[in-house]
Amino acid sequence: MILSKSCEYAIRASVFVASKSQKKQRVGINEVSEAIGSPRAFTAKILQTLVRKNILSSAKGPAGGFYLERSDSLHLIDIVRATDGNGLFISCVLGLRACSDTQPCPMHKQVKPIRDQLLTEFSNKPISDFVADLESGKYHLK
Amino acid sequence: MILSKSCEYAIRASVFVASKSQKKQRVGINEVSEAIGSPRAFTAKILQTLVRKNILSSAKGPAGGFYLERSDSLHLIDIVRATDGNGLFISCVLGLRACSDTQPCPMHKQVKPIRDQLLTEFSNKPISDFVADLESGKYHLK
DNA sequence: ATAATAAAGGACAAATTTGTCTTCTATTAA
DNA sequence: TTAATAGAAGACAAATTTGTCCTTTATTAT
Repeated sequence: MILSKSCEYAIRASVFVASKSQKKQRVGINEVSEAIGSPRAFTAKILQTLVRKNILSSAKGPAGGFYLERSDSLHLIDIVRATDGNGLFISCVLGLRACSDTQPCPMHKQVKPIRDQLLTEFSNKPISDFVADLESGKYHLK
Repeated sequence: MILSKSCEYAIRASVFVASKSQKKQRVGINEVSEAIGSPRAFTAKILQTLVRKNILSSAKGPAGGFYLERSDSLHLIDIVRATDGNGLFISCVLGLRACSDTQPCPMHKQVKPIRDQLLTEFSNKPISDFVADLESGKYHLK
């Protein structure tokens, strides 16, 4: 697994919220967890942190729910960083603290471009792309 | 983190054992954990599983310890597979079970070559390379 | 045979991740 | 202003990963 379970849920939930947001709709946590096939309460926690980190927005009360304001600027990398942090892109494969460009472990040279590529792909992937593919039925969220 | 802590320890321990094995020496668990800066008992468990999976060999009793027989054929990928399994190279980024080449998630096309590249680098990296770099002082195991 | 050595194995414990449940707070509408 | 709705927040629990400790088993040398 490249990403944590929390991060997978976070991405799928955000895509679903983004999709509904395009149609000016807010979605409740029940609808979200049902749509992406994830545990309801756990997903609520994850969305909570996404809201706290300004990835998503939410409103309480009737006609409330989750929605997306920054739908253009939001990219996959934002969600990954918010839930899993930056470790995937920087921490040494062997777990050596000293490892760096100037003091590389024996895998550093080989792994760095791969990680950079992953970072690039994640950075260049807008959530709107996920929404488009979802709505044209190219894949399902669970 | 790309690899689990167990896997990081497994790699570093194997490199240390391989290094000593080249000099026809066996090493005890104390020496190993001291050399790589890992918890002794936990490392013992990890080496146990590596022995069970025929990555390393071991001998009990005085003058016993861990050693490496297949030092030429052993590659990084073998240790990664033995401890973390194959998930890093196959499981969907979004955690979708349906995801595959024929039914790809929106990141599949982008991530696949990256994972394949990682697999290739891991597969083409013999442990003897780690040993060589270690002995020429290019890096340290903790 | 016996003692010493060192890995194997099992039970247990801490930490982290994943997941649940209940109560609190804010918002809306009647 | 009250009732209903829905997210926020906190305490708790299960599962997994990481880590410890103690006993057993195998080997070697005396």
